[in-house]
Amino acid sequence: MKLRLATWNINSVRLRIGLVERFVKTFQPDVLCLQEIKCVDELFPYDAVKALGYPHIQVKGQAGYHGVATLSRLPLEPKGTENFCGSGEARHIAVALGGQRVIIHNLYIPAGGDIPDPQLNPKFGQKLAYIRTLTEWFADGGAADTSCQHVMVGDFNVAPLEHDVWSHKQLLKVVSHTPVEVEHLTRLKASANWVDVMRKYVPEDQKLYTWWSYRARDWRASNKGRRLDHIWTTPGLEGAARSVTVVEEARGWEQPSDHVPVIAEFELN
DNA sequence: ATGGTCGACTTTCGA
Repeated sequence: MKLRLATWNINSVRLRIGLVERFVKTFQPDVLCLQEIKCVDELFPYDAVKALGYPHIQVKGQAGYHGVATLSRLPLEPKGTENFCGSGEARHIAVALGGQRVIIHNLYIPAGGDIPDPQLNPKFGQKLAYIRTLTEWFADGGAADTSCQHVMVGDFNVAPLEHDVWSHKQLLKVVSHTPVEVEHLTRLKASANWVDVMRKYVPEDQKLYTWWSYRARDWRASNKGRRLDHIWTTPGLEGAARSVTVVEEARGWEQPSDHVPVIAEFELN
């Protein structure tokens, strides 16, 4: 079966439910992982999402901040939400695809504040600690069940490669592209031999972005983007990947999120 | 020119 899996930091699902509708009607994902829904579970627009053809919904919400939701046309088995680092923040949901030995992790890694120094900025320390905890969790069993393959998608808030940012040199001291964050993400990637599916389809020497700041006067003209959103799989699924699409046009939709959707297609046995 | 713009339990904080 073909699986079209999408991830999108929506930056308020209630404000942008109309953009979710536009996206799913045009791009027809089977599973859509949203981050930064910015509402408690009770305020999630379940009825609107069901009406779009996604009756299987897992939500981990939080008042005002963060929050993730996984929407599906296909039956899902909830696999729980991990409270990595004990912060109590809503940043992770795992689901299993019904009838498939595939687990999908929807993640929103902390942004980390403005100053890239854990001493001066506790949020940066929290970000690094969160990635370390994830790394240990996957290495210790989170993805160790070899009877299942895993997909990890979401807003990782790190642009690891030189061409994941508009200027490697100018962003070396900017949170999201500092060497210490890249080292942390590299160790996370090694925790289950994760495959960076987006970069299977777009060579590492080509620029690739999923986020453009709201602060630019003209995001398209300045094009100072970063690849903060990712789709990773365990090695058993690498051969199942068929395509990756970054829906850059969504950044130009009316009242957009600052992130755009990323879609990966898989052919599952 | 160290700015700029978003969204939320909005006059502040996180991104």
